[in-house]
Amino acid sequence: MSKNVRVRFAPSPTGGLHLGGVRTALYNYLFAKQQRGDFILRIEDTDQSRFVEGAEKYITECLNWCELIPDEAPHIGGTHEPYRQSQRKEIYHQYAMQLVDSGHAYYAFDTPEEIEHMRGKLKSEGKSNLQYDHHTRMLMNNSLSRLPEETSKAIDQGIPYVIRLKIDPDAFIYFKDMIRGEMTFDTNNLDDKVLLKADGMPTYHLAVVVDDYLMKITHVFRGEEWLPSAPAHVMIWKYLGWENAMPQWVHLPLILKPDGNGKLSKRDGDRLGFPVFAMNWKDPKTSELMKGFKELGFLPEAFINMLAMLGWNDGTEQEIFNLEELIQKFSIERIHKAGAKFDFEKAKWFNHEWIKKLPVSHYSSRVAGMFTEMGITINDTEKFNKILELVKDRCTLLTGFWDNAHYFYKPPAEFDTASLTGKWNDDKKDFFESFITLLPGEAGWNSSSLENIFKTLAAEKKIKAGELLMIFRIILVGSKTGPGVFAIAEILGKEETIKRINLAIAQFVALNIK
RNA sequence: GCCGCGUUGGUCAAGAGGUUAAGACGCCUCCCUUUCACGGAGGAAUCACGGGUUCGAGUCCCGUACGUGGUACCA
Repeated sequence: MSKNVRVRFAPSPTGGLHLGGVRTALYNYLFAKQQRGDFILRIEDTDQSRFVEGAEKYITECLNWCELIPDEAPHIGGTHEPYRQSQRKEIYHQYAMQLVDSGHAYYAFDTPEEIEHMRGKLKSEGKSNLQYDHHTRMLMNNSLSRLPEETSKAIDQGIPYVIRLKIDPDAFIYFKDMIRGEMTFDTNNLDDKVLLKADGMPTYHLAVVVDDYLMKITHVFRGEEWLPSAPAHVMIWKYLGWENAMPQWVHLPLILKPDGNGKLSKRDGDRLGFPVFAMNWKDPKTSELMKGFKELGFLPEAFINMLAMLGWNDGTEQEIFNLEELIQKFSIERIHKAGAKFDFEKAKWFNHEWIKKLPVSHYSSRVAGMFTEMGITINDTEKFNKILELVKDRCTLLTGFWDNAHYFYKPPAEFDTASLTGKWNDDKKDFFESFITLLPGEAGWNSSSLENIFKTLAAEKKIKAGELLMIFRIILVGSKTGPGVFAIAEILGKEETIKRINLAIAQFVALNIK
């Protein structure tokens, strides 16, 4: 019988959730759901100095927006509570002590200055390895270099200390990464990582291992930036005697900046003009607002789809997947090894595809909200949806609906007069004045009958329909782009259409367009 | 510096020794549409380099280059 799959997404609440974070959460989620396992949200808040108010709430809101709902989480609960590491302090302390007792960890009393001094000294001696490790530890101030009595005395006196992992030299650590295969590390290159900080909090290294063990995590999906410390984690699993329960490692490739160097960071969004956060994030300390994909007009379906494809594909030509399909088809074997540069153009393409694919009713209330913000209240949902349906092909972002449909709710404020020059004359004016007298009653008000009347009249007046069509469009919309004119007029209604024709004629005359 | 990881068009990528090296985004041309978009048809553009192994290498091995991550009492 195979173990029940349990995975965790373990962000630290230090700010907004960016692309890479959401993708890690997504891959965790997809794998868990595919294997009918559990997806756990654990908050890694062991660094009190970096704690940011509201970040945890923001993270859960992002996951909700993306529909990546955890089975266990701080706000949901679960059988392995608590899910915030800051509330598990004693647990880590207990295991740190176990490591000390078994000789795999030790007390270290060095101040940051002393460590700095050691590094400086090593450097001046031309050493390239400046680590606190088996080479240097006997030279430092710790329970290994001191007599036991001295150590207990220092502890009793309340001298601050950390607990460090004691890495045994001259050995190799082997482990398998599900993306990269067999990994080998020489323990001589590993340092004695701090396990427990002077403030009593664990470092990430101790906390992940302890929690992954206690929470029965079977697969660890995390960014590739963790690969160099993975051997230390494996050592902790061993030293704690849990080697048989060790999870499978899945180190995900990084999401890189579009323009070359480095992993995508929060700053790149501003610099290159695209969001890196899932949703708007306002830093409580600086009040700085970082834009989010959601507010920019992304659909969660598109956001997730785009992220899933950044580093994974199912081997076919299919690119558009919904969550359900992703759950079915996701496979660790098909995750790429190399990092991927983020491409905002492609991200927008995914959104466009989803806008076209989904029924407008799926997002019309969100779009209506945007109209409200622009000062137009939508009362008639049916009509609104009809409008959205008419223009959705030309909207890449949800915010694009405003640009492409606002004219249905207010007459054009200005006209594309440049396109009118040379086209507008008294004959055309006469045509539109005649046209409005021919408009049918409400019952016959539809685009095809309108088109009929329009073209018959044009033939009678011996004017080319093409030129009239363009003018008609400018009259109704203000510009020469958009869906079919008669479809626009149909939605506008008879009164509004007549009103706009009169208004435009008056304007054209006033502006003396020829 | 040291230690890892990686490298197929500008970008995302298929490819598991024998292919005319898919497809998508973006770009360009044309068609459709009396507009724009959608849709359709085309086009330009790629295996980082050097050595092996092999009858044969984008695919395997070794080097080099480049990129990237780590090197914290941050995660």
